[in-house]
Amino acid sequence: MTPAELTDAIRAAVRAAVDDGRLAVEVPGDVVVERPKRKEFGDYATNVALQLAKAARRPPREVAEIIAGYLAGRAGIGSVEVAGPGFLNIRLQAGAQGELVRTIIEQGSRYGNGDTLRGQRINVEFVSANPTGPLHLGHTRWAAVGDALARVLAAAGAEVTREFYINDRGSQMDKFGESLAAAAAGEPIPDDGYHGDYIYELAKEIATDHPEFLTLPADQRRVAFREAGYERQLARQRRALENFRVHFDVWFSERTLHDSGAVDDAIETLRRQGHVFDHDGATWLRTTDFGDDRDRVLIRSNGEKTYFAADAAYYLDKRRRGFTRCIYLLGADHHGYVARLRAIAACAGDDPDQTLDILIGQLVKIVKDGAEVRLSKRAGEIVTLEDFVDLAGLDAVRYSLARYPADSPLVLDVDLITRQTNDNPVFYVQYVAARTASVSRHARELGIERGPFDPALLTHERESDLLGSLGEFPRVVATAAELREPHRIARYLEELAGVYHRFYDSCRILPVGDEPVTPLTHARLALNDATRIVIARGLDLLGVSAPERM
RNA sequence: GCCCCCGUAGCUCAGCGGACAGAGCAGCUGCCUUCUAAGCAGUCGGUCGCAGGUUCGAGUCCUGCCGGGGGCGCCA
Repeated sequence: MTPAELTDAIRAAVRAAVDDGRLAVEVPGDVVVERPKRKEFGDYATNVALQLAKAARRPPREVAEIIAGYLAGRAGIGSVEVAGPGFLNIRLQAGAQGELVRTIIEQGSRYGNGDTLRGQRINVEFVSANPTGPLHLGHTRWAAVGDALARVLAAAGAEVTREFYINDRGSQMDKFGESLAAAAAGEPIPDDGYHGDYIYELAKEIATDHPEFLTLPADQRRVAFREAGYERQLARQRRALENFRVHFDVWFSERTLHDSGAVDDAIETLRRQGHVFDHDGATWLRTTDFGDDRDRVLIRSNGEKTYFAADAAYYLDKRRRGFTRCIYLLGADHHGYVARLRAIAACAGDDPDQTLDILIGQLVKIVKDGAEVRLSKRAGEIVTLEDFVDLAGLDAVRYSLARYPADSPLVLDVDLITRQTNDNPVFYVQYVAARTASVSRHARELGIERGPFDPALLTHERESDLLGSLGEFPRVVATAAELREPHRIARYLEELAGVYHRFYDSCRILPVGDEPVTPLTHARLALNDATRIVIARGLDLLGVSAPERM
């Protein structure tokens, strides 16, 4: 019996009580069942009576007694008792819990998937770096978190598009071109230009492939270098992200919004909605109508359309492409954008609570040998995605970044996350994957066939604990998706890993020496297989590998 | 000045209003002739920043204060 099935049973019990006129309440859409911390509180506990007490206008314990009466005796339910202020402590029938192993093995890597987000088309925009340099630590965090979030949303049934917005227009691009042109010509780069080693390398590369660029007049030379640099730098970012196991479905260029007239159309649309006004020669959007602390300029008095105007056009474009929900991952330095992005949605006639999720991520620092790592050989003052992966390894970087909530500031110790001991949660979890695989290999060597098994034999306390943890996985995935918090997957895996290790320690799976293969061997082997499936799937949701050996 | 995030064990941090606040590390004590000891068991460790409020019940929600970080452009 899975927690979801138990939830259904509890709801059915409440419904029966209501039908019999014993309770005057609405049957709740969802019921919280949890694994109590203390053994004597049973396999599962629910606070449903406490929550219904007010509506029923009866004391919680009395409500609990009524529900307990209808719940006891249902299929799979062993015993139900009322405890504390009105909790229902539930014990499952022997064997009912073990059925879960069959479910997991049948469903394989689909186990944990749900349909809570079925029908939603979600656009997840993240990283969105300027194509003027390498990806830095902040981008690396969003790459790990954003991709994990996209995987989790898909597991919850949503149709997900990963999108990268390329800021390929404006003064930063011009400075980039100017810096490259200067570097190629052996001239000093302006102070406010780009200075990392990668600029010189890139400039040299371009000059080698296109020596004719150097003969162009200065302004054309800057444009030529800008365009060639853009193409190459973007390709590098894309390659770095693909190597990081992050694949974007859409690379969206800011320029195309301007070139296609989408920005003008957007301004026109917003004007029709009545939120655009002219003042001091500029064109503004009255975002203060929707909670922004000041109005925002769409077209500057010099005729130039602002970045904000492109943001508005971009949002409208996403909606036109059919996305029901747009998720933005932004760095903390962009938190000022939240109010204005919401205002754009509201000005366009949407309800921002329904169509937008803006996740603000705090900064990341990495520390090695007790000191902050700040310098990169490639990029000067910044540490790049590639530097970090070189330093710590792909799995360690992805896992370490994805295991914290995005909005908590993060200090990662490189020595810690690369250590191959259980100091390091990545290895602690991956070790379970390797251990389960090792047991599986060993079973094959002993010629033990997989086949029917009796789940009722899984009665050891550690087996029961493991079944309980495995059963929680679908709800963890659903919650992580609903709250946009992929780190919950990592925390769950760490918990599951501990429970498995304790099971492994107490419950010998395979025969020792001349011992015979017993029905318990088959049952435990199936439990081991089920654990492998869940650990591997959980790691996959984080973009981390589940090694066969370590 | 206004806005956002954070404040939980010595450290890094979990904790969707529920039962005696959790994990890992660090410290101390044990466990490998058996499926991976990259593991397990035990022990030590807390005014959940402070003060009010809402609630049957608050680390969790609300208000104020204190401390730390970040942000506030006709920049991108």
